[in-house]
Amino acid sequence: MSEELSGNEYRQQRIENMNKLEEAGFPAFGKAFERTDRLDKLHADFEVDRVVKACGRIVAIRKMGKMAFAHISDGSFKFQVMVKKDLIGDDNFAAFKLLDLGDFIGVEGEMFMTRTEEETLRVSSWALLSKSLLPLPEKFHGLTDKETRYRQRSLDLISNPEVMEVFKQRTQVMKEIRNFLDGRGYFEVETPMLHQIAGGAAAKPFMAHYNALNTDVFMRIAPELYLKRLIVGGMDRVYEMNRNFRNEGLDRTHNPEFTALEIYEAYGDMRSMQELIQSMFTHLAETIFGKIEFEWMGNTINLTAPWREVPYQDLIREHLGADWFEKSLDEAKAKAEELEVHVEEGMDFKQVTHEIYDKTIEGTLIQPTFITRLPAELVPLANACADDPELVDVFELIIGGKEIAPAYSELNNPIEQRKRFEEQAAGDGSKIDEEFLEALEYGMPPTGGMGIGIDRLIMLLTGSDAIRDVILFPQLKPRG
RNA sequence: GGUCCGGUAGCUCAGUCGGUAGAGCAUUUGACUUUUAAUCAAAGGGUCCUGGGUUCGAGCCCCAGCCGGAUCACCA
Repeated sequence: MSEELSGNEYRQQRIENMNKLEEAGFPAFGKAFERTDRLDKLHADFEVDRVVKACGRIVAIRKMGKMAFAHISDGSFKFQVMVKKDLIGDDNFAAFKLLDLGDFIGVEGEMFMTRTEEETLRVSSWALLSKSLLPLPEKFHGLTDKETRYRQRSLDLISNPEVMEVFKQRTQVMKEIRNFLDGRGYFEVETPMLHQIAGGAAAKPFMAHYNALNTDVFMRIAPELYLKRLIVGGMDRVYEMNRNFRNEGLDRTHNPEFTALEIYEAYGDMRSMQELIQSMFTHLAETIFGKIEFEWMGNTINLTAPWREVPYQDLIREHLGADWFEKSLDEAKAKAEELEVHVEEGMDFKQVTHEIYDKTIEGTLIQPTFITRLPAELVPLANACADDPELVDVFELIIGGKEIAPAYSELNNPIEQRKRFEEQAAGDGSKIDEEFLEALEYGMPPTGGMGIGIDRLIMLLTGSDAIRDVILFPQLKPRG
């Protein structure tokens, strides 16, 4: 890298400029600067003749014979400054003309309005705060190459203000989620990222080695089992919003590390979660974005509550015919073939049905929809519906044709839980989380639980089509 | 993993039939005291993703690979 850089003509020129500036009494690095305020605040409090100190990165500069204009930006706002030779003197003006795009400067001066009615700072003195040695992307088209944008997010943030805006909104949303949940008496906790057993979901984990104990550990795939142990312990409303790690594919809606919000509420069930998520999403939409309709992946999504709720089997009948569940396995397979849905040899009727749902129905549910009363086989960790042991008391929230959040009336029967773990572990006892099961045996109250993919929620709210646009440093292949 | 598209100057892109590598911005030099994609004049700047092959000659055609994007499949 260093050889590559040293051969760069632009860098050489900037180093020469830096040396000239240092000779002129403008050291290139290492000085702090006390500003009156951030640029957005100076703009908000604009007042002609007010004397202020401001600083930022030069993002545009127009040098003329005896004066110069520049725009500086500090991430909050872009403000114009004007330098005149007769105001700051020949030497200071000559030095100013050695500045390059990307340099950080601090200026002092009075505010005024130009002929073209732009708020501007008339500079009486200036200081170099930090030299930029590499050229920034072009000012007009900016940086559009996706690979460079993801690999060099610094440059992306500098040249694409809308990217900065998305990440500011991301942080606002996460703060407001905490605010909302705290206000309802939920307690935020942090549970381990390093797990002895990767439980709480069915996904491939990342592995690491812990030297001191000479044992392998897993990066967590979900915090679920620890959060339930806290419910057992008497924390009756808990949530955790943090990273999960899954050792799987990488695409437009998947990053190997992603942010999940998991919420558990003792004495509640899937109904309390349903109320919670509707209130939370509409609250976020209104307080942060001031709207209830969002454009996402080519659809207009209206978050106005209450959202549609439909039992899984009704939804199937709606799409596949009222007599669907009277059909034979062969008839179901024939229908799958007709719909170009691939089914495996050994699949039973429920699996074929779900395959058809997955491929042809889920994607059509654009407006927020709760799918309830799923077949028990599909959801191993939930309580059965009171009126039908074949179905479980859960919902899947679908928005824009994508799964956004599942919620369960959590299974709290330790004997049943052990049975399901044993089936899942298929004879490998080391995969069973005995500490969790023991906790359950002391008794877990009836509990509602929910998981929300925060990155996908941010995608929806900011109109982003790719998860990489809402994660600052997404995973990419190493540069060959 | 399959298919399709892309990778050319710091950035954004063009490149005809296979025949000396192009533009705008940026950079350098000069002019310029209200500009704002400043303007005007001139100049410099290239591992055409990498490696092979075909050819008198390859940015362009062929083969293999790397990276990215889209899409499908797989996986939850």
